[in-house]
Amino acid sequence: MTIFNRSTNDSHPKMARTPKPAEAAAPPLGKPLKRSFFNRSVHEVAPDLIGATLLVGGVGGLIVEVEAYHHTDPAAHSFNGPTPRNLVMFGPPGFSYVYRSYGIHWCVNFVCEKEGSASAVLIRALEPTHGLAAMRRRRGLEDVRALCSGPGKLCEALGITIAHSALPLDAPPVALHARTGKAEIVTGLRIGITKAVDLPWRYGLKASRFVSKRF
DNA sequence: CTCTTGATCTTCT
DNA sequence: GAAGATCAAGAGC
Repeated sequence: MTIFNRSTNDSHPKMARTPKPAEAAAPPLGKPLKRSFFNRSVHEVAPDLIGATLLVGGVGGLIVEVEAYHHTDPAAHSFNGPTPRNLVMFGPPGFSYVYRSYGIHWCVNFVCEKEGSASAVLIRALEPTHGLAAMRRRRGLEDVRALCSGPGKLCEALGITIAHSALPLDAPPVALHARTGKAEIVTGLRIGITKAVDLPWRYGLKASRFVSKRF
């Protein structure tokens, strides 16, 4: 019986070129982001991260949704000063800050601005491109749109835990690659917070189907 | 589609 | 002791 390549997702007649293994080819990566990328305003970094690729142990995808937090912002974990939990936010830029959310999930941030400014970008959603099989196994799901469409979901898919906090973002197991070309950015109100709810500091890739919630 | 609720536990007051 | 940068499932429309 000749039922070839009858995959359930992303089928496209023009893609029937190479006999491919289980996964579609990942798009080409942009140049690696250095730690210094984060040494500027969190509101410049946040939109520039949209379209970049985040990989942890080679697994990840395109960043399609982030939120910006600054120590002058009542919604930020750093607003009331340093504590054992948020200490890494007060350190140098270009490091990860992972915290436990609602006692159940992990969420990952990238620390920005000069040391002591205590600002960070929360990574909220990815379009999965690398290591789909690993992500599906960790999430126990098939639907590619559900793998990384939320801050807790993407940490589970990428295997991110507290062990990944305070890691440099330009060294293994973490890798970041700049986006190739331009991206249309949309903004909106941040999700799930109860303080400073009117600040439009949520950034997304326009028309992406992989965001946690429509803009 | 929207709305509600339970799960679960660390953090800080 | 209460709140919280969430998620998934279920009810209702």
